[in-house]
Amino acid sequence: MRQSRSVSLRDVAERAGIGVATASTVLNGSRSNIRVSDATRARVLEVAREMDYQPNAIARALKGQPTKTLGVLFGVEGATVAVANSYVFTVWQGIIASAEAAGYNVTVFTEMWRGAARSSGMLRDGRADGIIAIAVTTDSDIATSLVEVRIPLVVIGSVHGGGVLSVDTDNVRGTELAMTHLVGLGHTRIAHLAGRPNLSSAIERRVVFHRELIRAGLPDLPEFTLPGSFEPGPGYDYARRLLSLPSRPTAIFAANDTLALAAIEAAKDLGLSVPGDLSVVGFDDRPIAAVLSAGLTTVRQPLMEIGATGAEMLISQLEGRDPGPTPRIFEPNLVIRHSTAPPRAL
Amino acid sequence: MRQSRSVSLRDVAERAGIGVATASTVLNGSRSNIRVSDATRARVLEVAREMDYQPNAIARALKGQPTKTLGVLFGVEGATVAVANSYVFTVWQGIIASAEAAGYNVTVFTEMWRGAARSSGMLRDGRADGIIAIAVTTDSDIATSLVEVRIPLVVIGSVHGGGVLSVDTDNVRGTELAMTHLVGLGHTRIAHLAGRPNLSSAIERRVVFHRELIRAGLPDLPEFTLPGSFEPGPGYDYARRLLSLPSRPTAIFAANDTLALAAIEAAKDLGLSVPGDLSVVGFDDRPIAAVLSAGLTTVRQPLMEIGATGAEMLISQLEGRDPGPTPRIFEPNLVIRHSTAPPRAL
DNA sequence: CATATCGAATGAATCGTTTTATCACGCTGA
DNA sequence: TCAGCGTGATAAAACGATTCATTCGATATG
Repeated sequence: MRQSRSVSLRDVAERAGIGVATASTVLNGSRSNIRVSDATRARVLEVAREMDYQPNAIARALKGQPTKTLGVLFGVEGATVAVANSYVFTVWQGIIASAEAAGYNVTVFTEMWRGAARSSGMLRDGRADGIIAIAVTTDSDIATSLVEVRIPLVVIGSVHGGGVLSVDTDNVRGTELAMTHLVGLGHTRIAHLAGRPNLSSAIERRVVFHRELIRAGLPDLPEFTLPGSFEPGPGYDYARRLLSLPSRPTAIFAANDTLALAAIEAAKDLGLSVPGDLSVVGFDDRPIAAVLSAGLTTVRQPLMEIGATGAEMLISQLEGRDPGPTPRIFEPNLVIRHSTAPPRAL
Repeated sequence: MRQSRSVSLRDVAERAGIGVATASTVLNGSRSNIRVSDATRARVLEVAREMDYQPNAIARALKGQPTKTLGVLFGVEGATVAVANSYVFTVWQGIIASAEAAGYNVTVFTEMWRGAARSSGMLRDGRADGIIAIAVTTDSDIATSLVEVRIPLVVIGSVHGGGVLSVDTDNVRGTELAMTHLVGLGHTRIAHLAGRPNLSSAIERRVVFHRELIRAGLPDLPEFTLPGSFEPGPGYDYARRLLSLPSRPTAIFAANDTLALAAIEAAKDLGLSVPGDLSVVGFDDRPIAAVLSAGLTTVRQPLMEIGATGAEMLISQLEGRDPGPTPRIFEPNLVIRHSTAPPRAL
């Protein structure tokens, strides 16, 4: 049953028989233009330790001191579903790593962004020194509104407004890798399971998919591009529809691994073998892709590194250092496993 | 180039031509014993909206208002490695879910607990209304020290001090399930890959492992119990040593799935087939266990639910409701897949 | 008519720091 | 003796909200 209120700077100062200002000077970085005698300094330090003094971060923050806290915000879903997503999760790991290294804590804003009018408040209330936004939709006003209120921001993914710090994978290159692989294997009937239509990563992959098809002189059938989700449920349904077509594709380029896995599932359920009857390429290289019975061929993006870099850029900005070039684009690479092969008919 | 300082309550009050106290009364829950005329109320509300007023959470917190933030702390590792652990991660998901549902944010303390003397400060500095501690070692002083400074706490896992809220799986029951399964299959030479020796979950599993061996009248060989890690690297080495024994075990009960996977890996590398030459049972049921080529037989614990319950208990306590009984123990269940079979010799 | 009551609104203290501007004091040099 | 100057230390004003205690009229009560 100790004292409930914790010991404050004033308590320390009082006990040390000095003013609170002096105590403050001693206990924080001690501004260089203010002098304190060694005796006083020692005394304050001793009393502080003896009383187990802990500066109140809240009071500090109120005076404008940095909170040493990064905020993480999800663009398309509430935190619950976002965190369950393996893309987000891996990025998240990277963020945590950089934050820990730099001595920052990380707070998750559990509520998803619902437009500046409704949501900007929660970011402006002083909890976090800066924000990392993950999976921002193309129509989101998050970047513009945070820039307007001067909150340091880094976007993971692509972003419209100029001057906003961002980190992303080279989606164009990734898609090229996947398509070149499939085309190289001899596939001519290639379909696409597209991702969320308002996420720029998904858009880029879809656009380049078409471009590559044309460049290879292959038919670009409208019924071979199915939109628009990153989730397994719809993915399965789309894939199933695709594979039930009178003349079905011999290969599928899926906008992420989750969709790829769903496609494999659908193929199995229809009695088609992978890669015998159907080749599948994913995007992301989530951990499960490697351990799958027939490992998934996929475009690997360095998600952890992306997260880590995002956090680093934000921290640099917060601490007045140069955050480096933006957008920062990472190279993907193709990981060839066992879900792709030449088409059987060949 | 808008105003850099955001609009404060005073700005609103000034513009509305009233006192700051009145504005506050209108904008927060409006204490019932204070009245404000409808006209004034309307005016304040309108001005606030018009000026895009956002109450400063920091200032509020300083006055003792709740932060609506849960803190998450890791007991045995820094946040970076903790979060990469699939046990922690699933619990984490549960926490986020409950927090989101209750309108709380969650902050991760990236630095691990390093004893009360060095670490209690960061929890007392007012950032979080309460703390959820994950994977607390038996020798940790976290529970006692937080109770002493009166910070609401929930421990995920088992905890020594009385009266501390906690949530856990019934490790005894889980181990019994695993052992009964192996014994029932006819195994007589059963080994154990033990987990971290200072984590109570690992201790309980090990103790019950021995008890079950004795109860079944089976030999309890000292060289068949290898301590003490939850990590894949050491796990692989231990398993390999186990399987290289002159008379090797026909079954392994691993203290978690990671160790079980490592054991399967080691078996493969030694030319042993699973489950033909070796049966393996894990603990946790992490997602990868299900998709493995030969699915892993394992004791499933409802980690997400555990995390969610922990957060709920904490929130209940914070809001003055009854957090319910403690410790809250969840029932595990055995998921039989394809890593277990009767011993070949039989 | 004096007084109690009530509705509406507010001044000012408070939370725990940081920081600016100021002060007291002893000492040096003129 | 006095101005000037370091040195050490401090009072007090922020920071932005909450809230107790109080005020001020106006109306109701005796």
